[in-house]
Amino acid sequence: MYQIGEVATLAKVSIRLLRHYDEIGLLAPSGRSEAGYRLYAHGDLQRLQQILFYRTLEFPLEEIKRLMTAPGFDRHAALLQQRELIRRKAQELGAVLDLLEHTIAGIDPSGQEKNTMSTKEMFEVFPDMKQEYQDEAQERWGNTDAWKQSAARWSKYTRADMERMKQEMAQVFGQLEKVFAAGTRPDAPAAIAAIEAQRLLSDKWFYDCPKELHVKGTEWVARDERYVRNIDKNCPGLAAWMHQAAKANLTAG
Amino acid sequence: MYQIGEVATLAKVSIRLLRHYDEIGLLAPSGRSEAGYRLYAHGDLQRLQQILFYRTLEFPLEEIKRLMTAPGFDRHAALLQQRELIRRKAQELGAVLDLLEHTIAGIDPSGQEKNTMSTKEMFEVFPDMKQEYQDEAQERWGNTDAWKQSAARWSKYTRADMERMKQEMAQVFGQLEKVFAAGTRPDAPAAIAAIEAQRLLSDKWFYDCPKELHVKGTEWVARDERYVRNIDKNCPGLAAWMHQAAKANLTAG
DNA sequence: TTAGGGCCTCACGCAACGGGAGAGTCAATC
DNA sequence: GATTGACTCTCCCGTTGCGTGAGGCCCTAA
Repeated sequence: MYQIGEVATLAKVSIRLLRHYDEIGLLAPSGRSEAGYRLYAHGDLQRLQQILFYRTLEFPLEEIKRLMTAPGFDRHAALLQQRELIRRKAQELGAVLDLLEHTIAGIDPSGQEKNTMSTKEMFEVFPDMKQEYQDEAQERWGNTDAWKQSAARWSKYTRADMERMKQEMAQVFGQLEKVFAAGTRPDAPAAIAAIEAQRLLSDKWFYDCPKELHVKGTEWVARDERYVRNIDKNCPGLAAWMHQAAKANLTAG
Repeated sequence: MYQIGEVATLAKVSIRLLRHYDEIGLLAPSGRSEAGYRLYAHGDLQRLQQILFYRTLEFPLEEIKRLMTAPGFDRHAALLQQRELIRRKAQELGAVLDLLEHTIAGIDPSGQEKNTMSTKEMFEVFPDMKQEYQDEAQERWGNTDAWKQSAARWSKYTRADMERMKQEMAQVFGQLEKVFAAGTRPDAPAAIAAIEAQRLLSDKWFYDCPKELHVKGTEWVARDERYVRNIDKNCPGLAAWMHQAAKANLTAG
């Protein structure tokens, strides 16, 4: 059991931060001394490490909390995902570097511009990732050989991961179909539970997907028609029902 | 002249951000339309680009403002420095990646830990190190005034950075020694190539160093006698030869 | 002339802490 | 046993960097 100060020096964060994380319920120390001192166990440190990884990726704390306290949270999968996201961030930095080089090349040391950059060029990298990814995805997925190209993004998962995903997906969708087939209304508790399970699973596997592929909240149905059609082919009407359920889930939460 | 919305889409930032930067006097548009619309000129876009580079580096806006409105502000130098800092950031990310790999390797896919990481290891990278490295630096540079002044600057390096630097330095100096030992004249192409490599590396690692420790261009020989003595201890005559080579490099370039 | 964008200025809100103030705790030392 | 100094606690206010309306003007196009 470590005191708060020890943890702070170990993890190179401030004591205030640790107290803050306790306050918001993100990282509650697993014990307290008689005097009320926070006492952190090894597991708490592991959790802190995870949190810091997420923070490096600029996830909002609230999101981190949601992810990590979700019933199906899988540390190994999370680490793989984080690795992938960090790789991508590194690439983005690389792009910024390229832009810098380009900019530097465009002026000489005296500060005079040799050849003016176009206004488009000037910002051709700053990663407002949201927009960028959406464009990229649109471009990517608008094409016929889209599936081929998608292989790249999936390549980060191992075969075992994929198996696990398929199984988990199958289970969740099986549950959804069952509830749907039973004629359950989309705002019934059973439906909401099922759709929430699906949402959690989506978050787990697709969190870093561009929105077009991203099944999240109520949005996805409108976004990815291919996905919707597939669902409806297997079970006509299910997609729309899921959409309703997701809405009900949102207003319920 | 661009309207605020155009600038926003170009630079992929929000309109609110632009207004905010105007409010705090960081980026005032160089004109207004009759109706009071903000009008941005090309120069404003350049300035915005710079600001965004700084923001990528997480400089506080107040600091960015201070830097950019300072009388001696040099765009070219700023870009070089930004490039260096971004490189460093990328390296830090690399260190995080290493830690992630290490962590992943320590557990198996089922989530069971194979071999527990030590608590120290667990955090051995998160933006970090001040203390550890300062000790090393103190040992190396002694308690000189120069060291005091440069302590802040060095505290920015991670331990991984230092490792990398040492390796790269060793390589470059190895090459220098080899060329020198072969009796090459300091104005020969091989010598110039070697000294240029050294200069580039210096720029990379010491760009924003105080001059006392700063190995740059031909300057360093006169500045840091300790450094020179060290070089000569390892390889008598090399320092002077490097000085010559650096001069030849300057006149050649 | 009316609708639909785009723009304006307040003005309040929020996340993620930083930084005290005031007070208890704990081990070592006088 | 009393004091000292380092460590901790709980409020609670402050700050940065915007997000997000509200309410209202500008401007073109139908």
